Amino acid sequence: MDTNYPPEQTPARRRRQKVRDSILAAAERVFAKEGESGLSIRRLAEEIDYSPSAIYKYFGSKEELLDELKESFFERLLAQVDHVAALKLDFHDRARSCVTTYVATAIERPHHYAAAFSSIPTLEELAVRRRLSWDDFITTRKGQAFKILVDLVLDGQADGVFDRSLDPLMGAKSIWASSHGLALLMIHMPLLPGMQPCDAMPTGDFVAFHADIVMRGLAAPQSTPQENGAST
Amino acid sequence: MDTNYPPEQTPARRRRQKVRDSILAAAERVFAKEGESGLSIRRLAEEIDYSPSAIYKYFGSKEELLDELKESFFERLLAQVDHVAALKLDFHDRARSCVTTYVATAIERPHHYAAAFSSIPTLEELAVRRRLSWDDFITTRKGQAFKILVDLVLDGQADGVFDRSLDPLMGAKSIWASSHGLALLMIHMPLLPGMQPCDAMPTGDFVAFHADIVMRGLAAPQSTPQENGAST
DNA sequence: CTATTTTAGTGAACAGTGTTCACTTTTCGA
DNA sequence: TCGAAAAGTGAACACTGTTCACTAAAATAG
Repeated sequence: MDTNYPPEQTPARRRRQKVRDSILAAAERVFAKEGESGLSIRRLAEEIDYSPSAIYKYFGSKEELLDELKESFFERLLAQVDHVAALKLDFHDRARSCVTTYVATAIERPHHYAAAFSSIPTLEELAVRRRLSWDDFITTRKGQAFKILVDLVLDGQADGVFDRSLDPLMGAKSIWASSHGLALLMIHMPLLPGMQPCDAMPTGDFVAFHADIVMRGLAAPQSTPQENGAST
Repeated sequence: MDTNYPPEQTPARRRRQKVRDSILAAAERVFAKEGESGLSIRRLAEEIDYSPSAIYKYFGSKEELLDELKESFFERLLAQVDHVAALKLDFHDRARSCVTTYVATAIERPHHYAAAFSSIPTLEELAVRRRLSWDDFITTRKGQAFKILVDLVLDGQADGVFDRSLDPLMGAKSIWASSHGLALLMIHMPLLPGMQPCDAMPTGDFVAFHADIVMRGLAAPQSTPQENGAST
């Protein structure tokens, strides 16, 4: 039973698409506010004034519906980071912007971001992924995200800002881990101490602080003449 | 309805404790293998050969039971890190060990670790936490964990290894974010590229690599002491 | 030792969940 | 216009956490 049809524009198709979109919109609305626990098929049906079973004419399962929410969020996250990654900026600013944009977009929709990384793969899923080539991997959303970071590290190494002896893949993984961790820490444990004592610094700037720490961790060993990054 | 009684050792109490422990043991067993989705009250009851409603004589709700699982796991995590943090080692080794131990213990029980950081606080919960003083905070499990990191940063600054101009609270938060992110990345997205090309390095060593990157990010500026922080 | 009260434990039920399926109604294409 | 396909529905199934009246057993008091 396929719920996706070949793209051909007829009135029927448009109507169908409209209903489908309204389901997604309602799901988005509820999920953003209350997360997965508040999102039930029956509630969704009530919101769009259809019967619960109608939803199954548009989505194979609740999981499929949720996957589409997560996917489109992750697409947005990716687009945001991709955008700033392509800006013509001083490398330090560009790298920092990638991290801060990633974290900002993540904590903007906490439930989405947390849900996008919530599934623990089984052994079988791992076996499948293990067979994935690099070329196939970077067609994945998360593969694309990873590639942005790898390219960023390569740029940094080319600029002499990052240590050239580092494996770019590892560097990318380190950056991702650090950003991912900060995003999740701010989502699940906001207001950890860190700015209360010297509270002149609002929350957002801690992200930049953290980003700088991460960058410094990958920096080339001293003594390159053109150091001195930060602006006014 | 209280399920915890004042501590007084009678045969009845011991029997009761035994049943309670067997419930927790079964829960632990199931949860470690299949996570929250595999853990139902009815299944638990079946495993220990009691009726489902019997469990409610020992735990107020499923959430209470799960909280106890998470709590005891986090206690173990804390103990492990606390142990290596107290070792008399070269500071670099000690700091690295804290991170690697943290991550290793986390990914040892993926479901536990992920679940321990899975709840997104509501606005009311945030209001409550905001009223928490530092002294009260460090009586919390997570507060204790945070304190270990703060002390670690302070030690590093005293040793001259870490930048003295850094706010220790922020440094601690950075370390936690980086470690937390790595642990979760390895749990939810293991076998990200990063060691396949140069696969001489097994998984565990990437953790050490990452830990070193993090430490270097906090390092004191070396030969050229001219460096501006985030705070101008 | 008996009588009473407290506790352990149970089965049936309730409200909620995701999902299916036979069924009717509407719509579309030939 | 007629038949096929799709849209939409209500009732049901199997599951979930949880409650509650109830029995049986143990602890406690007189």
